[in-house]
Parts: sequence; C-alpha cells; structure tokens
Amino acid sequence: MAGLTALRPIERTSTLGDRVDAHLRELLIAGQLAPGEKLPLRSVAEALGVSMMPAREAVSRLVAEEALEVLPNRAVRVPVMTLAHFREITRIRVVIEGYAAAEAALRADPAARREIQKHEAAFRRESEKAEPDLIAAVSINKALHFSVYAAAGMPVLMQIIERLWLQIGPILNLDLRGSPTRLQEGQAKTFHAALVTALQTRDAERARAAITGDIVSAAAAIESRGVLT
Amino acid sequence: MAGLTALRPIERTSTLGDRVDAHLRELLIAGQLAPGEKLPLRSVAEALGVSMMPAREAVSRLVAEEALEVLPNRAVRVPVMTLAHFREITRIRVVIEGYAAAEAALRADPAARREIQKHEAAFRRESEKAEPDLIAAVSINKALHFSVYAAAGMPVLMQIIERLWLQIGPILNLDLRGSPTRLQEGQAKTFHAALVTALQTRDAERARAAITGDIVSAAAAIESRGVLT
DNA sequence: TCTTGTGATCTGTGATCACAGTTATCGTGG
DNA sequence: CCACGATAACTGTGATCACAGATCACAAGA
Repeated sequence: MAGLTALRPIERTSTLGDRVDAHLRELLIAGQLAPGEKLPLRSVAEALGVSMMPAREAVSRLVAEEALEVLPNRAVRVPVMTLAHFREITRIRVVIEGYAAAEAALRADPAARREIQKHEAAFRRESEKAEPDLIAAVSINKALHFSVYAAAGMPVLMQIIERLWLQIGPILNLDLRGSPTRLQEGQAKTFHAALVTALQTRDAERARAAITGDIVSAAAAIESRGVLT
Repeated sequence: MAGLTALRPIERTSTLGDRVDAHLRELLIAGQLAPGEKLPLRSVAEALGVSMMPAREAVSRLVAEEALEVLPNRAVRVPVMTLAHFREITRIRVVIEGYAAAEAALRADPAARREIQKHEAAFRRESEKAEPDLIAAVSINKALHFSVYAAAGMPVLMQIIERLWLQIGPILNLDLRGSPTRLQEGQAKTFHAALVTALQTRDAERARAAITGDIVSAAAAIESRGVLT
C-alpha cells in the first residue's frame, strides 16, 4: 500500500447533457448565435454527435435561464430582444456589475490584480492592431470583466452576472457583423485603464464608475446601430 | 361567418414538466422542503402522478438555477447552505432588492400602491393574531415583497430576485420549525410600515432603507438560530 | 389569380426500457 | 458479537419509440 498517497480522485466524467449545455453556453455568450436562430433538438443533437436526450436536457436548462426561448409553437430559438428589454438589462448590469467592481477594489488579492492587468494588457494589444480580431477582442473583454468580478469573491453574484451576459451575447453578434466598432474600442480602452488604476488604489467608487462607464458606452454603441426594435 | 368575432384564442395548456416545475418551485420558496432532503426522480414523479420524464425535466431546470443540487453520486437534494453562502446572498439581496424598492418608489402607479398596501395590511393582521399562522405569514410576506418589486416594472430584475428567494426558501424552513420568531415579526411590521410610507411619498432612499432593514434584520434572526454552519 | 383543403414533414413531449454506478441490507464466517 | 462480503434495491443517464400539434408545399377548385 505504499503509493496510496499518490492516488487522486478520478475526474467524475460529466454527463453528455452537461457538455452540450456548456457548448451552447459558450456559443451564446460569445455572440456566435444570431437572435431568432432556431435550435431544433434533433439538429443540435446531430451536430454534436449525441442522441436527442442530452440535447433536450441542455436546451431545457438554457430555456429555464432565459438564454433561449420557446415560441408559442414550442419551437426553440435564440431570443430576439426588444429595445426595452435591452435597456432594462443594461440598468441592472450597472447596478450589479458596478457593485461587483467596487467589492473587487476592496478585496482583490495581488494574484487577482495581476490576472486583471494581464487581461487588460491583452485587450489593449488586440485593439491597437491594424486589423483587430473582433471575436478575440470579445473573448478577452469577457475574461477581463469576469476576472474583476471573480476578485470580489462572491460566486453567487458571478452566476447572476453570467446569466445576464448569456442574454446579451446574441446582441453582441449583431454588433460584430457590421464590424466598424473601432470608435467604441477606443472608449473601452480608456475605461479599462481607469478600472485597473482604481483597483490598484483600492478606490471602490472609481472602480464602479469605470465599469459603469464601460457598460453604458458599449450599450449606447449597440443601440446606435439601430438593430433593436 | 357572422359569429366569428366571438371566438377567443384558446388557452395553450402548459406541459406536464412546467407544472411539476411550478409545483416544486412553490414548495421550495415557501420553505416546505428541508435542506438536505432528497428528491429522487421516481418519487417526485409518483407523488405528482406523472411519469419520470416530466419530473426529470423539472428537476433538471431547478438544478440549473441552483435551487436544487446534485451530489457527486448524482443524487438530487435540496441544497444545504453554509453560513458564508447565506451571508453572500443577504448582501446581494440588500443591493438588488434595495434597488428594486427604490425604483418602485419612483415608478409605482396607484393600482400597484393599493396592492402593496393590501398585502401590508394582511401581514399586519396575521402577525397580530394570538396564534399567527407562520406558513400563511411567510406567504403574505412574499406577496408583499414581490408586489413592491413588480411595481418597479423590471421583469428581468424580478426573476433574479425570485431565484435568490428560491435559494433561501429552504433555510426559512429551518426557521419555521422552531417557531418562536415572534420577536422578529414585530420588527418586520415596522419595516413594512416604513416601506409603505416611503412608497406613498415617492421617497426612493427611504424605501431602499426599509427593504434593506427588513432583509438584514430577518437574516440576523435566522443566523441567531445557529442552524447554519 | 387567389383561396382553400389536404397531405407530408418537422416540432417538442412523454413513456418505457436498459444500463452502470452507488448504497443499503442481510447473511455468513471469524 | 463484530467484521466482512455478496446480493438486492435504488439512483440518474441515455436511447428509442409513439404521438399530437404546427408548419409548409402543392394541387384542386372558385
């Protein structure tokens, strides 16, 4: 029995349903699924090489979180958001993500601060390229925001924020397709820099203001595209 | 074709899964399910007179919202909450429900105000009885709070709040069982009265303070019971 | 040309079954 | 009396099938 201490608990293989769920979540939050796009169970199942059952479970869960919606006909699709709905989510994000950023400024440990700075630098680098990769920029932006929220040390709060991002992901898609968002990127850089500074100086209110400004200015940019009804 | 205008669209009957879901939700939020209680799919299905399939869908959705949890063995049960988790939720509730109350003070229309007052009166009546019905009091309290949040006119925000209540419902159960919470009820009445006054005078900050006070004092009462680890 | 009805097809829903992993039970051997 | 081991019962997962409702295409009729 000598080497018993070397034993590690084996990873409990997640269920197929979990993996389908994670996959769809990723697509949604990255804005790779267009609003209104239909997601028939059989198609999802076939595309991912599983039976209808796991697809069903995943879709059902996402519907429960309103990341997907069922039409009166019971067909499943990516939600089409109204302007009013988008504005409500933006207002909620200002309150919740602002609070998370303020908490992060007070509680972030050095490792978390380094992580945040790393993402901030990566975002700056990407957005200063001659031809920035929009998909990558969105991904880095998400990593930056969530590293801040994680630093607040409130897992429940982070799940709430994740759910909100899940809902606005598809809108991002609309924005990505008509890509000239270069103007906005300049603003984002400014807010991100202010955010990092506020975190370093443990200034909760400046951190809140930076996040709030980032959210509001991004929302204004999306609204100005006029794709929302 | 004379009488065609008399036709009304028939109500679309919800699925069995939806009804099981709604039923479990009600039990959870009312504190009628104890933390740690197991919920085998087959038992749920049999108890509600449906097959395993709808029970499975409902449970799966509630797990996604963390209203239920799956053990590493994949058994499903009502979550047992740690003290740290409870405190985090309380902090979040202060921010979110406080914001909702403040918005409600600014936006509530006369009908909504009447509705709120009706529930406030009902709660007062119940808590002043010689032997108040705790189950009923919890139910009225929920109706009161949500009538306020509804008055804010932000459906997404209300769903977030609902999800939080779903998570603390079972803790309420622990509190109900060792019933002498009479002290707390007196405090609740005071905060409710202040809340109604603030709504009448459209005073957002006083409304926020009243809700915040209610939440914090209720949380303190539960914590003092020492049932959380 | 436009309308109407019919059929094929696609949708999610629900039931039933088989299976693998876990837990509980009980009997046996020490 | 206690520890151990085999067996039975129970768990969620996944697959497959049947079915009702919705949708679409197309052809027959006005």
